[in-house]
Amino acid sequence: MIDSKRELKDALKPIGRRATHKRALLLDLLRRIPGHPDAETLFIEAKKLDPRISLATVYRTLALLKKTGVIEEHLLGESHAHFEAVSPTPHFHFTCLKCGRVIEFRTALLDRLISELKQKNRVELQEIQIDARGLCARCREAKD
Amino acid sequence: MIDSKRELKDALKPIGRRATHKRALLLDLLRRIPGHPDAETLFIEAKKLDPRISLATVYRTLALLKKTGVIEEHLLGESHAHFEAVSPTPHFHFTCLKCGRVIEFRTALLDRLISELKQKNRVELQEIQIDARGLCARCREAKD
DNA sequence: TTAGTTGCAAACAATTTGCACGTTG
DNA sequence: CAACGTGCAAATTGTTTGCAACTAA
Repeated sequence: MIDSKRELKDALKPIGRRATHKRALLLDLLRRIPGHPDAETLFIEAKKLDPRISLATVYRTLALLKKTGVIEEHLLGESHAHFEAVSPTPHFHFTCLKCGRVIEFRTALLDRLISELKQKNRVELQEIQIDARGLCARCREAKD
Repeated sequence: MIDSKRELKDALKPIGRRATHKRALLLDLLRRIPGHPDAETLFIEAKKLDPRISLATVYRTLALLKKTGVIEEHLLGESHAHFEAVSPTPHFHFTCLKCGRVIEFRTALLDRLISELKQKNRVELQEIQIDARGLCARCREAKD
């Protein structure tokens, strides 16, 4: 959390935003909570550490962290968003529509696809969202 | 539209749903409207052809068409969904956050990525969403 | 004829916002 | 101390739903 604060300060200062206690707390949670929590889950967890935090702050912080690029937003087949601290190895998610399990899929093709996009269209990529849905191997076999 | 109706009939009959006038009209619009209309846009266009259609029907129809696989849903960086008739050549979208332009990006890597996902994890893929955002070449140069 | 479909308006869920007060640099 | 951050509750947005009337097969 100390680390998160220092790091946040460096990331937020240039854009005139502050590294507050609550922001560091949320970034920390995002890095410690396994999986891909949604805003509500983060809110509940954050309240355990700081009971005075509000859901509005969670949303505002998520938007800010996303803008600075330290977290990503994912749509895992539900009507609300999920979040994840960016990982050093790029990957995407496959969500089983039956059991809800999320598989993280890593492949070199992803980097190649991204660099091809950048190169061919000369775009500045700020965000790419890849989310797949279907049936996992287990649920697929368990015919019902 | 006659064609859409025949085609719809074949697609919907097996699941006990009907090929109605309004459904054919909406599918037709999705195939004729350039770009990636959202529900509201489709509603406005549909009303020109059938003033008695409701927004609820648009949403219900979009969900149904998506389920049968004839259309796709995309998240282009706005808070609402956009739709598109499935195209024979798979592609994904890059939306410029400044001018709003949408670039369709086709690459063989996409098919390879999908088949690798299926093969390695033995999943049944029902839906994959790839949406990228950033600055297009033009807006990138036009520094402001 | 009978199940599926639609319009309408109300309900909903997720997220955003205005404002007065608190906090950071 | 000036600018930014926060809690609270209300507002907004996009989408879904219950129900009575309608229509396709």
